[in-house]
Amino acid sequence: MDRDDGRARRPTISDIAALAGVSKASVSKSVNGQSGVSESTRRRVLEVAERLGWRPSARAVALTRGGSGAVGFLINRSPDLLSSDPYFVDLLSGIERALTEQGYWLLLQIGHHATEESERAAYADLAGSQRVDGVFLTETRLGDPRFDTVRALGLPAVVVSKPWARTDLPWVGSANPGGGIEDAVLHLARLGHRKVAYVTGPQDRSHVLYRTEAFLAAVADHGLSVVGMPRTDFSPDAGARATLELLDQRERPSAIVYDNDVMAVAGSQAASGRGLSTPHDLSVVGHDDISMSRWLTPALTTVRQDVIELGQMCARRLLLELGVPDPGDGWQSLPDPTLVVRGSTGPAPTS
Amino acid sequence: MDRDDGRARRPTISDIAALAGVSKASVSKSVNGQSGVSESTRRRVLEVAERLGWRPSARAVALTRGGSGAVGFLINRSPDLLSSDPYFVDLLSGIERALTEQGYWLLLQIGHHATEESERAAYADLAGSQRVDGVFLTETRLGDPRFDTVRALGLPAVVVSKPWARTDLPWVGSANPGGGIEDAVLHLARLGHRKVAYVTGPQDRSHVLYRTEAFLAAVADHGLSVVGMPRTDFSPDAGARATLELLDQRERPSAIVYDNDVMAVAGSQAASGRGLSTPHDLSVVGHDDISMSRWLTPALTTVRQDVIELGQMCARRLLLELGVPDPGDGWQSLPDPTLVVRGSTGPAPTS
DNA sequence: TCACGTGTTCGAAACGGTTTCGGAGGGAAG
DNA sequence: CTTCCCTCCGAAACCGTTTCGAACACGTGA
Repeated sequence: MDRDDGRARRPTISDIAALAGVSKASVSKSVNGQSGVSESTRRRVLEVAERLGWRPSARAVALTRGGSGAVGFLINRSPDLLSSDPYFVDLLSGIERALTEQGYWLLLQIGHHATEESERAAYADLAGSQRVDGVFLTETRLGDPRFDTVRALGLPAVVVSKPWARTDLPWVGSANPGGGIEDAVLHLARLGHRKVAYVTGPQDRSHVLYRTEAFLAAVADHGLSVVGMPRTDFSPDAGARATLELLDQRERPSAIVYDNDVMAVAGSQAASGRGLSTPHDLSVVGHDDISMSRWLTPALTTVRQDVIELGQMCARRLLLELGVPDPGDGWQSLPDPTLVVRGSTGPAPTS
Repeated sequence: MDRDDGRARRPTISDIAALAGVSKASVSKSVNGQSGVSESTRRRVLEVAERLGWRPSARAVALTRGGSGAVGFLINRSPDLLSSDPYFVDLLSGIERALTEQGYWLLLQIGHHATEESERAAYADLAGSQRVDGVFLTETRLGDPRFDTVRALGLPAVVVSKPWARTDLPWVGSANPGGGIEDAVLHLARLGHRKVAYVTGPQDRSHVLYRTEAFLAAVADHGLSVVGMPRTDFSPDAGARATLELLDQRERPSAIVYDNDVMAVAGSQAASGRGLSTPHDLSVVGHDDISMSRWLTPALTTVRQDVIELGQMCARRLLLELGVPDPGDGWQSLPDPTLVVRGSTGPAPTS
């Protein structure tokens, strides 16, 4: 039988059952590898299914089994801040790899939630309509309302990277998220720098808090002084602006640590507009190690973290939460971020 | 009634019906805004639904209505080539924006399909299980098997960017995908360059074919000569290698056009290792205009295209295909890519 | 008063699977 | 030849919604 638009009607389990001369129950058991059917019956059923190109409708399966086979990932960022940052793409890649291995799918939303209420509504919609079995929570903030949201919804969730606020939700990430920053400060101290600055982001983000904490602690440890810690929105323009402000201060830093590579490059460029060259007059450290970093002139000293691995671990952790028997090995320990030393850092200028 | 794990059982339409003292049918009509219920009944139902926090299960709705409310996007690239390229993130952002407006969701898979068969299986799985109502086809190739795949599956699809091969599938993109390359060659010709090269990608990609065609046509138009057209995998390392090979030739180019910005930067860096500085000894043109481009030293001359807009248009086109009445205005014409002139191109060296 | 629309409501049948449970059949043990 | 057990299979219930057709109440015009 054909539909009016000419496309053939999809076969259903009943068609397969009829053609194979068995009941729907037997077909179901056959394709799901359950016991209760003889090997010959199973073969016959599978052969018919293959011939007709039939596979169970995910919709019907989701309805009966109470699981959609998909998890959700809601990104709350404006597009221009997304594309300059390799973080999300790498995270997605890692997540996907682990999910695909287990036959799960990823429901993605890139949102631009102006208000917390709108963000909450997005999660409520996703969970309430039972479209996904669980979600990732990324870029957690201080007093993040999503912790309560997912709990209220009874929605399994995994936090990506160590959250600053205490929560009973499982999280996956390196134990010391500020490790790379510590290394960076140590590196600068050894190069003889005494006055340093840190160009960072909104002060309610968990990762910003951890890195700031690490920066301040390391600075204190090595007897350096902080001459500025401007906040930006992570955009290169903001990075350049912050750099110029730092350089116009009475106490000018001889080295600046940035919260991402793009700001570091923009900052370095802005400094050269003031006649300060990197690394001779100003040392610069980035964060993320984007693929271009080693091809710049000078190549960028930066902090690297294996975000793809992070994504994989998070996905496995979430699958575990969903009751997948063995989502893959190891989601326990992620190595701390490490410093990659290249040409953008050098000895402090002798004033 | 609670489940054994302590989480409250989700209310169903029956619960709402019982509490509101009406039938399931009336509840359904009430929440879907259909006629056939009195205003007072509708209010009562909605009030109860609100109080219990109930919303229809997307699973059950998908089963009865025959539409999942989601579309699929399968990306076939290795992760390291993804994160250096802003293209997919921007495309995703645009797609999401248009989808979210209409209440549709995006199912994403980042695959690493070694074989065409594996790629075909991914689409078959997605369509066969009826998880999505339609898909995007991106990075189409010459003789792309996916055209046949989606037709055989009866899966609505929209091609992202003009395909090289003829197909009856709808596509969305600029009419002249090589427009930016034409401009670039013209720009170089005016600067006095005579020997140029083009570092590009696998020769079966539609966009590579269009750009190559545009490059060759423009070069012929302006009487330049092509001294090399190496193929790469789009990675910075490959870009650097290709550059060195070009520079080691007997006929050395004075300007090189690259198929993306990362290769352009790597190429420029590689050239400086040979003692050739940009733009004095070698002019360099990139493609994509990543956000860092204008912050480099020298800033990168490159080709820009509004990929976010492209994504939005593609999504609207697909929604139209799915029968969404008015997915949003304008998906007809996307402007051609344009050249952004910055510091990495200059007058040809006088030999 | 009766027949007749009109608008509201409800019960029941899909939708396409999974799962439970009881029965049929066959072989081995007594 | 029973009896028992085990395997294989199918009927039926169920998941949570939409939709279809019938029933019902009510006001209206003849």
